[in-house]
Amino acid sequence: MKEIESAFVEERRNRILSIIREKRRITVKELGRLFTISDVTIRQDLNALSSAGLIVRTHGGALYMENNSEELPFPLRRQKKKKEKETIAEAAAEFVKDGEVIYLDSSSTASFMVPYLAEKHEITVITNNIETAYQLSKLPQVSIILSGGMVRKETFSLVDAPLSCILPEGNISKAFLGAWGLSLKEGLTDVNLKEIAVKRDALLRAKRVFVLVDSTKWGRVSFKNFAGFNEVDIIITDAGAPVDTIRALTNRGVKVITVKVQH
Amino acid sequence: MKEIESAFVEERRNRILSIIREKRRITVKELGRLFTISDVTIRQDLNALSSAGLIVRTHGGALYMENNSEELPFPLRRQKKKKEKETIAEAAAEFVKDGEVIYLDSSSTASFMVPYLAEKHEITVITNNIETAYQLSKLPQVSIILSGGMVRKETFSLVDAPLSCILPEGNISKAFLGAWGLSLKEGLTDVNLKEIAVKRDALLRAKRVFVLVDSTKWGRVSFKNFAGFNEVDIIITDAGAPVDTIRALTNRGVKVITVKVQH
DNA sequence: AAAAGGAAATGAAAGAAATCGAAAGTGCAT
DNA sequence: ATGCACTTTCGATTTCTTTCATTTCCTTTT
Repeated sequence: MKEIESAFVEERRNRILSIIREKRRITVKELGRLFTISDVTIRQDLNALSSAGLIVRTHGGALYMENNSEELPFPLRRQKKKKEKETIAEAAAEFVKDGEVIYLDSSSTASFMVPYLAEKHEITVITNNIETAYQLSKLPQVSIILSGGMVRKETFSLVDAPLSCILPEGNISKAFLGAWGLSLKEGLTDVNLKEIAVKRDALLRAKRVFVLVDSTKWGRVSFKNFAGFNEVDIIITDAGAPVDTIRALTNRGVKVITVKVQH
Repeated sequence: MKEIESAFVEERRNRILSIIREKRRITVKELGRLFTISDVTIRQDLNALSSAGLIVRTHGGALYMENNSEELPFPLRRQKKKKEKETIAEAAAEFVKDGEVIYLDSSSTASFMVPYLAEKHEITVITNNIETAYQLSKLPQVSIILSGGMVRKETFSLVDAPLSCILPEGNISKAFLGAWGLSLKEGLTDVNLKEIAVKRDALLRAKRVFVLVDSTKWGRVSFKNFAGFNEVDIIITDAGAPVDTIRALTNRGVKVITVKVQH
């Protein structure tokens, strides 16, 4: 850690706060050396931060205040096939190029893409999922657009509002959509009518459409179709998807990518 | 950095603002040299910018905040005058009747209304704040509509999308808005232009407009006005608001409610 | 468990820098 | 010239940091 030249009180306290946030603990002595400043002054700083409720004061130093974590506690959903979904998401994220505008729908597989977007630069992500937007907000170089609408409390997704409000048409370069079921005959299907409306909205505006489905989705049919295969560019799935269906799709001009999952 | 010749006050202050925005920090001395002007004048400039909420004043200089997510994130903003804000919010919640459609803006005071909405029945809440929407989602009998738009990471609020998209016009019965400053001359003012646009949008659609401001907001003026008092129905504040200003507002037909805070 | 030793915290005071308030000065436009 | 807005001067006050003496807290020893 290098020395830090003299600065305003507020600056120094902000610095101290982020050091503590990072290292979880710090001593007065360390800080004194770091800022080349007297211990008494450091103590004043720590006391100020402590009485603002930002850190916990201890003898000789301070600790990061845990409870103060500004995390929104989204309920943990037990994820089936989590490893597969993560691998699919990772493969999907490879298609995202710097500067692009992409759409992530409210499916769990698409939301797993978030961590893999951390290295991209200047991308814009449009989504209708509140949790996805929240997770994305931790990535500084990502602009986020959340579609508006009625909140579906079960999934924290937004429905009942047309995307057209939020953005001019056709400027999504890639849309990443999940599906409840995928079958040759019925195409892509999903359960909730309102979610379907949003999916279609995104799909129609996207230049390229990616469908992310783990192998359990193959051959299943749900309530309502939301897209035919002619509207899809690339399907990403894991090994376990039926080979003959994949071949049939390839013949129809859909690219199918099968990822291998490490166990 | 080259010298800058004499200019109008406004020009100079704009210059100062953009310098600070670029360098993130500046000292009075530096600015004094730069403009070949006395330190006292520079201090006046900095104080003006600071009381408009555009910079943060420190001893010996100033810092730029806002974009820097470190500074006053939503959770910390909520801690200031928490008790007052809660009491104001409680009083505001009394005005919400079963079955109504209300709007809560992205102010911390409005977000404190959430717990007090738990006993209402069949209400619909529209908001542009992600955290408020999240807290509301725990209340089963509340329908939530989140405005869409670009996510402002500092405040978890949504901007840049017209409310008209999400909902047919004029059907908000009551809007509850915060403000950065309130003064007789300048009306209601706030710092961020995009937030202001959203506030105005809500205000114009609401049948009745409530403004929630703790006593520290009185007499302050920020960058831009978002409403005149003729557009406001009720102001709710805590004891500590200047009595003569309250009287003047009452004469202008604005109802001002002052809550008492238990300590 | 009590006492000693040392590190850390506190309070008071002092010095330097920055700030504030009020009065005086400047320059521009009428 | 007069008024007005802005700037400066100057002394009083405040803020920040440090020093030093004293007290408190923690650890180790007995």
